[in-house]
Formats: sequence, C-alpha cells, structure tokens
Amino acid sequence: MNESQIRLETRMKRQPPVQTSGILDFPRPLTTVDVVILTVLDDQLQVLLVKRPDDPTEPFPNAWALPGGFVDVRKDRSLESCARRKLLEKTGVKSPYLEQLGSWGDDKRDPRGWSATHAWFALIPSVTIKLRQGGNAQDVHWRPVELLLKTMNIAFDHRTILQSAIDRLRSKVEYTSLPAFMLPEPFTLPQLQHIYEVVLGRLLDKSGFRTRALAANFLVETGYMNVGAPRQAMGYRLSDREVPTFFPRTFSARNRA
Amino acid sequence: MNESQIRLETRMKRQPPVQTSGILDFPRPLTTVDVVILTVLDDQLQVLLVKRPDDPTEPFPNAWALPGGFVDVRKDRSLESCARRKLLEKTGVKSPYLEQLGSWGDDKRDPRGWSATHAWFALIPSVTIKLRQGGNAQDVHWRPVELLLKTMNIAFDHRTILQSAIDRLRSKVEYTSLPAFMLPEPFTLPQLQHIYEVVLGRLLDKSGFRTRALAANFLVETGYMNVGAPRQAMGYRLSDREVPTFFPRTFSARNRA
DNA sequence: TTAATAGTGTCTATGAGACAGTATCAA
DNA sequence: TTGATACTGTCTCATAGACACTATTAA
Repeated sequence: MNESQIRLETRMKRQPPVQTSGILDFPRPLTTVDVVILTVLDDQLQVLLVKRPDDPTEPFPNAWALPGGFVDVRKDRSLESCARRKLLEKTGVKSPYLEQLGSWGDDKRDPRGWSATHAWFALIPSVTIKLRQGGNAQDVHWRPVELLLKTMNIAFDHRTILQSAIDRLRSKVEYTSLPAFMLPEPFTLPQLQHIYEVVLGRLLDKSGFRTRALAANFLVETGYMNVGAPRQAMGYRLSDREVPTFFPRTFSARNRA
Repeated sequence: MNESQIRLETRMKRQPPVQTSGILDFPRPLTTVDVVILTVLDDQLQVLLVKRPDDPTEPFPNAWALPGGFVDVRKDRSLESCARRKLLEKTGVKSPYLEQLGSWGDDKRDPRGWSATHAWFALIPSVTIKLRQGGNAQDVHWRPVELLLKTMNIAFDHRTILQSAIDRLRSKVEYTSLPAFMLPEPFTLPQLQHIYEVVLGRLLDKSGFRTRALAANFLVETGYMNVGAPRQAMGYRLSDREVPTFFPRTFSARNRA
C-alpha cells in the first residue's frame, strides 16, 4: 500500500459514525470474490472467462479473467450471495452447483494493494445458457481449460485459482456425482459416463460405470428418451440438485467391541 | 450501483495522486484469520481456544474463541503467513500441518460490521507444547471438541467453523494419513491406530489397519521403541511432514482403448 | 510362567475390472 | 438385415473385514 492510499484511508476514517475500537482503523485488505464456472462443451472441460475493461487505470486491462470483483457490503449479505450474484450476472443461471474453493490473499496479487479473494467453483450445463454480454464485462466466453492452462495468460493469480478448481473437480469426480451437475436434465447414462470421461481424461468401462452410478442412488428415472442414437436410452435426473453424492469409501467398522 | 455511489466515485476520481479507480474507496469488509488447532489429548479430540479480552468495547468479552484476529497488512505477507503467525503466537509450534478450511463472511457475524474470516485448520501433537499465556489472549486452553459442541457457547460463528473443521478431519481420516500429524515422532502403529480410533469414534481392526497403513507407504521405520507396553514395538516417522498421503480410491482405468 | 501387548496368517465376502454377450431401434 | 448403440451377465482378481494365531517382553 503506498502513501497516498494510507492518507486516503486515514481521511476516510474520520467520518463518523465510527462506533468501535481502534483496531478497526487499521488498513483493511481489499476483499473480492471470484467464481470458477466450469462446464463440458464440445467434449472439453471449459471455463467461463470475462475480458477486463479497456481502462489503463485498472489492473490487467483487456486481459482475460475469472468473473468476480469486489464484495459490495451494501448489496451482498454474504460471500455466497456475492458469488451467486456474479454468477447470475454473467450466465443468468440462478441455482447452479456452487461450492467454496478457497481463498487467496497477499500483498502482491493485486497491484492496487493487499487483497484477499474468496474463490468459488460452480458447475453448470453449457446448453440453454446465454452468456450475458455488456456492462462491466463486455466479453464473456467459454475457454477450454486444457489449452488455457498451457498457453494463455490470465489476469491476477487466476491461473492458480483455476488450477486449484480443476484439481478439486478431478479429485472429486473419482468418488462423487459432481459431473452430473454439468448436464441438462434429463440425461442418459451414456451421456453421464461421457462427462466423467471428459473430466477424468480417460475412458471408463461401461458396465462398471453403470453398476456404480445406479448403486449410488442419486439418479431418478424419467422415462426413455431418444438422443440421436439407434436405440432409446433411459433418462435420469438428479434426486437432489443441491448436494452431490459420495460413493462409499473404506475403513469400515469392526463388529466386535 | 446507486446514484450516491456513482457520485462518490466521480468525486474520488478527481483526487490526485490516487493511482487507482474509484472502487477502492468503497467500504471494505473487515478481514480476519482464524485457526482451528486440533490435537488428541487424554484420548479425546481437543481444540485450542483463547479467552477474549475483558473489554466491553470488544465483541464477546470474556467468551471463548478460536485463536485469530485481523490481518495486519504490515506484518502479514499472505493469509497463510498470518495463520502461521497466530498459531506460533499461541502454541510456539513453527511447522504444523496446516490447510485451508474455508471462509465465512457476511454482515452479521461480527457486530463491528461486514466481516470475512479466512479459517485454517492445523494438526499438532499435544505433548511438548507449552501454551503461550499472556498478551492479548490471557487464557489459552485445550477443550474437548465433543463436549464443546454439545454444551459450550463460543464467540462469533466459531461453532460453525469448528464443526466444519471436525467434519473435514473426520472425512479425511477415512482415506488419508492426516491423524499422524497429531503424534510426536517416533510413534508406533498401535499409537497411530489409537489416534485414528479417537478421531473416527470407533474401533478398527488391528490387522487391517496395519496392512493398509504400511501399504500406503508414508511411514519410515526408526527402530524399536518401548512405550510402556510389555513388548517393544517398531517406531515410525512420516516420510513427508508437509503433505498427507491419500489412500487409493476407485474408478480405475480400463486397459483397452 | 503369566499376562499383556505387538505383530502375522488365513478364510470369506464384496466389489471392481475386463469383456463377452444380448436387446433394441433406425436406416 | 445390418450396424450402431443401450444394456446385462459373468469370470477373475484384489482387497477389506473378521478373527484366530504366534512372538516378545516385563513382572
């Protein structure tokens, strides 16, 4: 934080009604929320990026970045509602799967000063989404994650945050129903398996996948549907769109005392 | 953004030499870091609590709370170093197992205003730790988690944070080497098993535990030791005190293309 | 010698993985 | 009828769980 910023803050602090003890007058870090919005599109895992404003007084002008921004203490009642607001603004999606990813904060990541961001991670189906252009973020686009991490630059430390989201997703896919949140309902088991394969980057055995997915009991049948294949397939929806299902793990109890 | 905010922004932009955009002049949430420090002591999972100052101008005077406090942008270079600082101040431990737990932020959790806390979760051995008294936190004590969650009140939303830490630990214990970080080295396999049993709240089969722990390959033999039992046992240390080991999970690849 | 704990062997049930086979439907 | 895809059955192997067994050492 430079001198002018400190002076500015000191000046602001004299404004009554400051009702509290002295600690509150210390300089406060900037607080932001960023959202990693992931989907599977064109057989690839893709992430939503927005273009930063073309304004030289802003950090990283014209660079691609994760959607996000400052917490607005007047608009946002909580970090989660702030994340949902930013997600709604960019995608129009109201109830995606949303979980907290982590937070990143230090004195270097934002040229404007000590800043901490609360990162969230969302999974949405890519179809039926109309990306919202205009406003602060003039360009909103899906970008394939793999290509992005290899070659493109992203603003701030958003590459680190994105990598963390991918790691989280990949690891959870092994034992949860998470990928199902990236499909529009109803979907078939072959479609679901395909999403798993895209995220994991490897093929899965059909029989084993079916057995396991059905045994996990997070799917509800919705009737047969035709998805362009020579044969109809059973359609399914999630029994609970709020919470993912965890497949069974190990270390079971022993029976005797 | 309402009209007054726009006016504010316009006005602030005229101030030289503020090198940044007007958004920096918006009210900032309070930023704190809290640490859930866990250990196994007296055959119970226990958490470190500190007593809040006896000062009526402070929130929750004399209540018990997780160690933590405001990020000091002059002392702390990052959120993690802030968490380590608070941990060191209370326990004297320099290199515990430390991972991020999550963040909690809204307009209600702190009576002083919109605040966001970055919560961390640490595992340390309870022996050889001398709790640091004095300073801001006059009383520092281990408290059994189970009793605490049932009966005691804690400051702020620290109960929620603690519960989240316990949930995280319990779930990770099923498939990681995490509990080993709560033992001083060297330790024996029966000692390690006991820690697992305390955290999980159920007994484990000795044979199965040994097979699995050794197969996971995170232990290094340090020679036989006598821990008061009639028979000596092999001592072990962790091969890596920074990173926990994950036991194998499922969804293996299929061989054919 | 005994008691208590450390450590091993073995049987069984379960579930994953591999893969062959059957069912269904459009062209 | 053919071919593509949906779906099922079955064999094998690895591993977890249960539990009985042996090994070691202090008292």
